[in-house]
Amino acid sequence: MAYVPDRDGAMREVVQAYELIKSHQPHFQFCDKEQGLETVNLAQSLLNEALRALHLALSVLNHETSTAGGGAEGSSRSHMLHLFSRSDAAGDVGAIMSQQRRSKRRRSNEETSQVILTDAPHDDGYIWRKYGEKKINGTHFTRNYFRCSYKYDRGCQATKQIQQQSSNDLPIFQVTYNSEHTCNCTTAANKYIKIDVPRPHLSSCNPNGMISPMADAMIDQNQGVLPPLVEVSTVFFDSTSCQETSHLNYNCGTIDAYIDLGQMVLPQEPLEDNPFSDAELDLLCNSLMYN
DNA sequence: TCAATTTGACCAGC
DNA sequence: GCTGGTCAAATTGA
Repeated sequence: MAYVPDRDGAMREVVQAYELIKSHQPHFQFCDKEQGLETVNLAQSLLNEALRALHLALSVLNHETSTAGGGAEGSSRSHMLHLFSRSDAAGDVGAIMSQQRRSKRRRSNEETSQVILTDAPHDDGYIWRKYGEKKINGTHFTRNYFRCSYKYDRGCQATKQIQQQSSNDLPIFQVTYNSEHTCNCTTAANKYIKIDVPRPHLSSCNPNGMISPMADAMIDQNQGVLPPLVEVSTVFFDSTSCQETSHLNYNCGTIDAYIDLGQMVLPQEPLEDNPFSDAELDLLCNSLMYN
């Protein structure tokens, strides 16, 4: 598991970026006729997106510092839109999981459950029906229980639990998925097309070479969406694992990431040629996830 | 009227 | 006995 070698340094970087963007934001409040309204709107939307991502990153970093004391066991990325399996328990993750291991019923799906932290717990491309709500000991927020809407129609056993983790301006939710969907009812692709502001071009192709509406995510740093020197090339859809694979091309290397249920997952092992800090990778994740 | 949500009760594991 | 997960009747809203 990779860690942030200097957590304070990562936080300083995020804070600096946040302040820098914020200080430049007023310049885009006024429309320059030469630039055109569309360009200004694009710049404004990108700035807002970057601010949102940085705000989320700061919230998570602050949360980690206050709860884990910046301990070495803390997973640097696990609190940022990070998907991991139950068996990946360690550090903070293990503490979260320990609550969920008490009953055999709860453990019955241990091997197939996944936990993510996100600011958009309901936007995962599936249709859910709420079937319960509980006040969990030691938490400020209730836990909500959802099952797949097609449980009876198609026998889909997928369930998920949503628990709010923080009450910041941009609250973070822990979402636990149990059992896999067997209903084939995903509408995940739609979330990438649900765009109401100017967005980088999105299209894609599947392993059969078919062009689909969301492939070829050509997002480059010139548009200000990503940290410098990062470019996202083709997004592939793996029909067997129902995952999209996105190849992130750095100027000095390439890494693979997976987009599942709308969440981007970066490799958990450190990359030898990774030119970015974990904070920058977190920013990258958020920049790519349009919720 | 029907589907979705709410909420108290029940069940099973610890 | 406590706690978390699920059920199902009651309630709500379109």
